[in-house]
Amino acid sequence: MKSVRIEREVDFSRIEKKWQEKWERAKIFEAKEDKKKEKYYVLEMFPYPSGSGLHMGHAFNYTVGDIFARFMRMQDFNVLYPMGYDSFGLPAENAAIKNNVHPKKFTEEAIKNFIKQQKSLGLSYDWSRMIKTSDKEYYKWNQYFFLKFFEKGLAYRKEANVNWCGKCNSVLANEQVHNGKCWIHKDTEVEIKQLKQWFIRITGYAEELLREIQKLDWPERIKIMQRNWIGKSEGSEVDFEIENKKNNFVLLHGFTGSPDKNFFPWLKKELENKGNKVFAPKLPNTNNPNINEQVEHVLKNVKFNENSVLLGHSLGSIVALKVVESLNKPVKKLVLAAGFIDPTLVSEEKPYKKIFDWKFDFEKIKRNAKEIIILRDLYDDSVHKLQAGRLKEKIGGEIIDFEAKEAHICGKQEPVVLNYCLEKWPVFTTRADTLFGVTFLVVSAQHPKLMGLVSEKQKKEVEKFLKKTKSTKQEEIDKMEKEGVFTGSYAIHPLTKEKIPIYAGNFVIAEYGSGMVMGVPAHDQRDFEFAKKYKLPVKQVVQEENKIIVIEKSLEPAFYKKIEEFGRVAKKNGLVYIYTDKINDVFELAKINFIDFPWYIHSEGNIKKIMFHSEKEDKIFDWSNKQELKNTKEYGLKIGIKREQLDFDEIREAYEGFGVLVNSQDFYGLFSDEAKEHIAIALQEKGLGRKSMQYKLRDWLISRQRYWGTPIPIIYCSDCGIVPVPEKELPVELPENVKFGKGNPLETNEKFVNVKCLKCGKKARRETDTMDTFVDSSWYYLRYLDNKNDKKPFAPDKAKYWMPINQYIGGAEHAVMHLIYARFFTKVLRDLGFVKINEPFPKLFNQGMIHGEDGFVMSKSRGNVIDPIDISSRYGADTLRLFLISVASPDKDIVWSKSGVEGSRKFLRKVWDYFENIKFGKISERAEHKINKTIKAVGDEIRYFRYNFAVIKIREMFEFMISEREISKEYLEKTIKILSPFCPHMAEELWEKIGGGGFVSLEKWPEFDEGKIKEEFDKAEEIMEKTISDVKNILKLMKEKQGKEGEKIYLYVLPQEKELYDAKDIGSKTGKEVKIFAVNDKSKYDPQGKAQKSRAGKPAIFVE
RNA sequence: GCGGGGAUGCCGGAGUGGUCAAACGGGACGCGCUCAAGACGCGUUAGCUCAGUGCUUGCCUAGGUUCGAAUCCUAGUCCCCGCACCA
Repeated sequence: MKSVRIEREVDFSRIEKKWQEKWERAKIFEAKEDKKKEKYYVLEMFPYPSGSGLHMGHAFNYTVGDIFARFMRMQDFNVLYPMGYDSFGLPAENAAIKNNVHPKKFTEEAIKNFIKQQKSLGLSYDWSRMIKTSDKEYYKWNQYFFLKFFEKGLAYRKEANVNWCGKCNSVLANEQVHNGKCWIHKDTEVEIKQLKQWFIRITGYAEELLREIQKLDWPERIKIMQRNWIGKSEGSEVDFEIENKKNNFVLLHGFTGSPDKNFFPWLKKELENKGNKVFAPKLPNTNNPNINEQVEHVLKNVKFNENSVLLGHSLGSIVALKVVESLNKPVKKLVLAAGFIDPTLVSEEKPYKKIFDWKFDFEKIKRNAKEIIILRDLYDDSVHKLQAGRLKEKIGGEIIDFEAKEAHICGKQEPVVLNYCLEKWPVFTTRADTLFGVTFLVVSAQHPKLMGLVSEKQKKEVEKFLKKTKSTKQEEIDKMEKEGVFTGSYAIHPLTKEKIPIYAGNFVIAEYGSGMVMGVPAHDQRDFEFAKKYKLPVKQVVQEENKIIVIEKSLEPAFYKKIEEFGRVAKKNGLVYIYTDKINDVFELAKINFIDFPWYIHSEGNIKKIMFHSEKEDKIFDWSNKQELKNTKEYGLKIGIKREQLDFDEIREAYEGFGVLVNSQDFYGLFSDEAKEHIAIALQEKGLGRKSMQYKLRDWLISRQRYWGTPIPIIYCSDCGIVPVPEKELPVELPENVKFGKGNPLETNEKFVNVKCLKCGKKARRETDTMDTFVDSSWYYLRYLDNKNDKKPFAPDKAKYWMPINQYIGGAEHAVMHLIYARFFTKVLRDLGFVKINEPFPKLFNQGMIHGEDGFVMSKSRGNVIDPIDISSRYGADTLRLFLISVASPDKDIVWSKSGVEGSRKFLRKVWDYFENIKFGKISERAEHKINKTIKAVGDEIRYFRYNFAVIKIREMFEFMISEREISKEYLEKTIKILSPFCPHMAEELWEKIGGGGFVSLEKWPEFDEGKIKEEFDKAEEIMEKTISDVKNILKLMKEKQGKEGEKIYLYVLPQEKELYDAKDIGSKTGKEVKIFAVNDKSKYDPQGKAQKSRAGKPAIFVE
């Protein structure tokens, strides 16, 4: 039959529009809670509605999600698939300034455009659940949550070094700084500013956030990024006592006491011996005290400054509190020994009940004492145990429990009191094994407490250094040689009691650990260079060992035992590490145990390889290689040199590896890992250290000095301090009438800023910072569940039904921002009782990035951007969808290709044409096989996001069907169904065309009939293909060699295989006349006797 | 520097011990259909050889394990991504 050439342009856009409207009118994608059905929540990361509309990355992301949602819907799940807009944010505000449009208007228009574009792609969202974070109905709940966080102490305000982007005109969270630059303005260096800002205490959840990563079904790289970001390190905290001659100690005795009683004389002497100034005034009327009189006495006789350390014992601690309260400058430290504060805990009989009025300005005390220590004797007989706790609630600080030498801390000597009077600085290290190698300490140049360490003599120099550091860009410091300056202070090594100089350095991070590091030049390269530069001593405490590495499997137990006599043996990753200085003995042993040298025994013997690790040249020698063996021997002789003395001429670098401890008192001879433990325990016993964890994760800075965001619901009153806006007054609305231009428009908006204090009614100021937009996106997935609720952020039972999100889909760019914040938020909401789940997104899929035809990431500046809407209006949304997912696996980056798009369109046209010329009838077994097999495969491919494979299989199926004469309606329906998640519009149209009824989108995924899948058909197909190709080859050769055109083709096949061959098919594909004979056919035509060549699966061929 | 991923034919990209000269798509080329095609159909697309066979080379490089390697091991080169003075 001659095919009719019809120039049909399929009107995709008409069809697509038609079905989009039908879907919308019938509301078929709206989801309701239905307890009888299993729910499935599919979600894509919602977009920031930029003015330029949808880009190809969006189209890709949503296509991936939509296919999944449609598939799961057809699998009979109750699918929730919503969409919304992350509509607060900087670009809208910047556009406002630039084009004089209000951000609200700008955003609303952008969203309208987005919705239109998304609808044109045929995405099956439940639009009734749409949310916009810039709606007050949404951000009200941001404020609500903020207040809940505030109540729980999870939101707090503090002054800190923060990252400031000049272009954003705002501070940024740590997560938003990439390589020292702003995440949005990649050309803008982030400055460090000291500002008072709001933080969210995400660090409190660091451990859980880290621990639960392993349970997540996420791409491995995202998990790794999160782990790195949280950055846990295990180590020890070591307390270094600071020998600071500037400290002024003020010791205040208690009721009936005096500076000559209890531990006071001893303490005074101890402190003075360390070079401190000590005042221990005798307080008036010791036996019948009047607090005010005592406080006055102290204030009159003692001068306080920022280096003052107050110690109050018993009633003296009340005096100390009162003194601190009345000062107008902060003091360094307040130590309260056996003190008390809560009148309800004081019994009636006690005489001091009426001594003073129990009223304190706790806030002021908190401000005036930079450090507070509360010492509590566990066996105190005169002060209630709970007192310390109550006190801590009021003024903060740290409670130290201990057993005093005498009850109520009255011993002649109280070492704990001395210990806590002294200034100490904890230093975090992961290498406690190198503690004895510390020859200097370095404190961060940015550390707020730095100047307290600087001596008068060094002041000038330190200031000069700080000035220089401040004027240098962070980026340069990173590359520069590390610099520092001596502070003039010394610390006391906790174990050796040596004096150790303290430097200020430009490379130490103030916020990590305690902001001070120990310098171990022998075992840390950076410290080594620092020491070299400033001529500081180098002390080796870890000695590298020789080690032999053997594959574990190769060792016989007996041999293993013997090796242990030569040194320490450790197993790791299937290898045995033998640490020994008796290399040659091990060699000998190996010789004795294995008749031949081990390196000769590869395959037959037990030892496959013995490798030797050389200290001199970091190289592993393979003994199975004869040439290597020779080298090994040479190197073998050189080992065993002990490096006792080190000087800079000899060594070029630090030894950072592990080994055996030397020069380390009792810890000599321990291996690094053991030594870490032992040293930590030893320190702990002496109260000089402890094992500890450190996280890189910092608290989340949420303040933004911008207008277009959620106002932080806080008021500042000069009398009441921080006053949270009560829940019933929410939302704190963003005023619309504001002036844009310089800085934050909220600040200049008098109406917004000036309020009455909600507590005292006096004049107060409203917080003008808004929240980071990542707050908005941290819980938006919950608002979809109940987007019209005006009483609650969402109903808990709805959250219970829908959460967690079964499948989350988005790009990798949010690995450590949105994804970590949202996880954190969910955990807090769980602890606040809003949800019952631990993780919002147990399954995450990352789609790849789209590159332009030039291979680079699509970007305006490169000019390689392709607008998805352009493509869908020209080729159809189905074509675009099909192309995007057929290039490669959706998790891979893909390269845009115009011809690829055309290829996809071509295929759809083919399918369309097939349906135009369809003939209903009986289906062949082969077709049943093919279609069933495809249904089976496509389902699995979608489940595992191998959409590209699904497409290949669908294509193959249709290619096959086209060659079929007729097909049953039942099977035809099945094929449309499996096409529908990918190309929903066309599927609906075809469905209608064949009279399917209703929407194919709501049909159930077809079952496949395993019984109809018969692999013989695939085999037959293969044989046919091969035969045809053979025939063609012969025809070609005949023409070339003999100059003859073959006319007739005769195939001789085995009788049992005759069924597999289809003469017509071969005929049509070769354009020749074909005859098939069974080899045992007596009447066959076979002039050349070819038939005897016939074999199974391979017919003999004769052409003439 | 640390951590992760990758390198496959003209291109995009499958494949992770034999069924692999390597899916699928695109491109190019040839043939057919045509007045003609950018439309459709068929085929070719490492080289040699050839009545459908056989051989060689081949999946970044160099070695190795194995009866057998694109696939496993060792070393190296290059590319991409993330973090980066984290004590």
